[in-house]
Amino acid sequence: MAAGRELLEEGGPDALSMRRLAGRVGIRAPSIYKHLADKEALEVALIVDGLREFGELCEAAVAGADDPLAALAVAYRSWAVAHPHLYRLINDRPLPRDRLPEGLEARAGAPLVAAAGRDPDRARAAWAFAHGMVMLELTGRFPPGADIGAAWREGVRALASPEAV
Amino acid sequence: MAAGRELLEEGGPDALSMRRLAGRVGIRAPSIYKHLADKEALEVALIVDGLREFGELCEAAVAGADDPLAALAVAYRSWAVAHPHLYRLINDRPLPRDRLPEGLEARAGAPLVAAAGRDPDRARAAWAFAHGMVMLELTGRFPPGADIGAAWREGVRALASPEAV
DNA sequence: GACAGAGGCGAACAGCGTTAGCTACTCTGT
DNA sequence: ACAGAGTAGCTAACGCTGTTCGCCTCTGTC
Repeated sequence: MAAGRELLEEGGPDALSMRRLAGRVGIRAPSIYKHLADKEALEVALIVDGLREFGELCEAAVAGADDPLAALAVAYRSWAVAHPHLYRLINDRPLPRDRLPEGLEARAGAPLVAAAGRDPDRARAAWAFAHGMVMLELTGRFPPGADIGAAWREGVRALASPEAV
Repeated sequence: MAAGRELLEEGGPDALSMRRLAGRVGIRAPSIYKHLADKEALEVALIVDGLREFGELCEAAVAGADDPLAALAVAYRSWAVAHPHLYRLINDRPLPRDRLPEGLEARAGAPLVAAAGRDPDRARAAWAFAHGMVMLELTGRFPPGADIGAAWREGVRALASPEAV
């Protein structure tokens, strides 16, 4: 639902209300329920859309990169800071896995596993680092003078697969 | 406010409502505003309380540890998984810094800087890793078979300060 | 005894997700 | 061509949320 994504990206999670969505598409609130089961269904639709887009960008970044992990890190952060509200919607709650298409999450994570040298623990550590960096940046944790790029380079270098060093 | 913390820790963020808090302390909702300016003031009080407690535990963990970074990692995760809703309340939004006591955040971060060998970029990378690991765990991102401890060890080892290796 | 302040109260407002029940249009089957 | 089904809109309403208003009552002070 393009209108829902607009609401979310323009006004944050508080702006993503069923009534606002209805108003945006020119109908009244209850009529929304003829198209969407409930608000969770709206969020799932946005999550699916965002996760697919995000996964494709990560795949493209890793494919044919000299340093896959560094390229993935840049792509990861770029998308997250460009779509902060959607990134947080995707990551805020435990995913309603039964309402999510099978394999979507695995596909979004595949580039990371590939870039991390196929060690799942290392891949999870790298994912946690990237997610943490993004969340700390999005929630304004880094002080004004902090060199966010340097912290990224530090983490990517430390977590690079041994055979890449 | 102990009652507020109980509400949050027992029932999550949805349970933390002004009306519920009022009911918990035996008064009606509007009377709450004779004691609290608004809901943000309640959240700030919980954040301050939680951040102080969290900071003290981290300080204690680092003090006199053989491997400060590893000890800090254990203490960090332990507190977060023991108080998931409070941890998320502290970290979810940009902090209303003007409503927070001066220096509280800096004090909570001091153990990390100490453990990370005084390199601020490395400290931020380590913080991001720890925060990311906790958030991924709390939001159920790791599949059932994942070895969370191994991922922690991987990250802590990779991000340990060079002089500690 | 008058007065101020603190701390309770009910009523109310706007906004939220959601449901029930009604209506109107459009498509399909005979 | 007409009946029936399904689609998609509507209003009204419920219970919940944070919050404000005005009122009342108690308590301490001069």
